[in-house]
Amino acid sequence: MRDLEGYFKGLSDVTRLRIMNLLLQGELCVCDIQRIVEGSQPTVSRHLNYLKHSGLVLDRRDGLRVFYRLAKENNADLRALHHFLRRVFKGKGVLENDVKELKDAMARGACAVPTPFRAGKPVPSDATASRAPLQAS
Amino acid sequence: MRDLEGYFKGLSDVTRLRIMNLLLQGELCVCDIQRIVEGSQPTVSRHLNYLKHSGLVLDRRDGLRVFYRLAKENNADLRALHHFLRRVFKGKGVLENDVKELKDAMARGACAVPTPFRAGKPVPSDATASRAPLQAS
DNA sequence: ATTGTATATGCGGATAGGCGAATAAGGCAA
DNA sequence: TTGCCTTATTCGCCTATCCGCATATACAAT
Repeated sequence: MRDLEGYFKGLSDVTRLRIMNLLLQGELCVCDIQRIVEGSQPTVSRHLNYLKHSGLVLDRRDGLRVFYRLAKENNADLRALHHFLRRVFKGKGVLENDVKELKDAMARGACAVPTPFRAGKPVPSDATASRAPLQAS
Repeated sequence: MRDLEGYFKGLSDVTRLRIMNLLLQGELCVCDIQRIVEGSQPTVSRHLNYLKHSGLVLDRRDGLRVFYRLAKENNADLRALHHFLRRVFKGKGVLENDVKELKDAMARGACAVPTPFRAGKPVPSDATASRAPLQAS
């Protein structure tokens, strides 16, 4: 009940909706999210913090990076919510474009980790160029 | 997208969630809603107005009373939302108790109109005692 | 320790939301 | 008209969000 209210507050912002849409694709690091939603770094960080305190996402640190993922573990409401979000996010131009940009970034070597997150380093194949995570090789 | 943000803002309050839960049962007049959520009359009115401007509910006046109902007409997102709400509202003590109180009130002759709202007077069988809509006969 | 990168937090101002108290407005009935 | 009932709106106050800017923290590498 209070949980629900919190979830909805968390979703009451376009930027956070875009972030949730991205996280439905899998775990992502802050820098990749920021690059796609094009907000200032503090703004994105605060939105992520808001989502975290709403109980919608979880985070973990790996070295310099912090990775965010949906908090779906053993919670029926959250699973229903994800199902609903996947449904209503369909056909929303901005959101679908964000996913497209994300896929492009991943293909070019973003620092994100594929869906069922693996424990290792988040850096892709050619790990030497670690300065700008999204630079093409 | 903006619509979605508005829907979620509309749902970001416990009182409004309770109202939405009641309206899932069918069209209701303000006085019945107020009696159940136990807020002040201005507070309930403002929440209803907020829901209306979020695009979540519609209203119509019938004499002294104003009736509110869910705005589901030809909108796929709203239909998905209602489905989701029905799902997550299940098992929430406060909400289920509200519905119980609503059904009791209807049985005692509330001013509400059954689900697919009929056009006639909202007053139940014994229309003479119209002072306090929820008084038992 | 120092430097550099990634992320978080503090502060200030602007805007929005929430509630109580009082008042206004819409509508029926005598 | 007057009076009454139901609902909406205004006002004032307080709290919560949102953002930009600056600064702090966490970590890695040298």
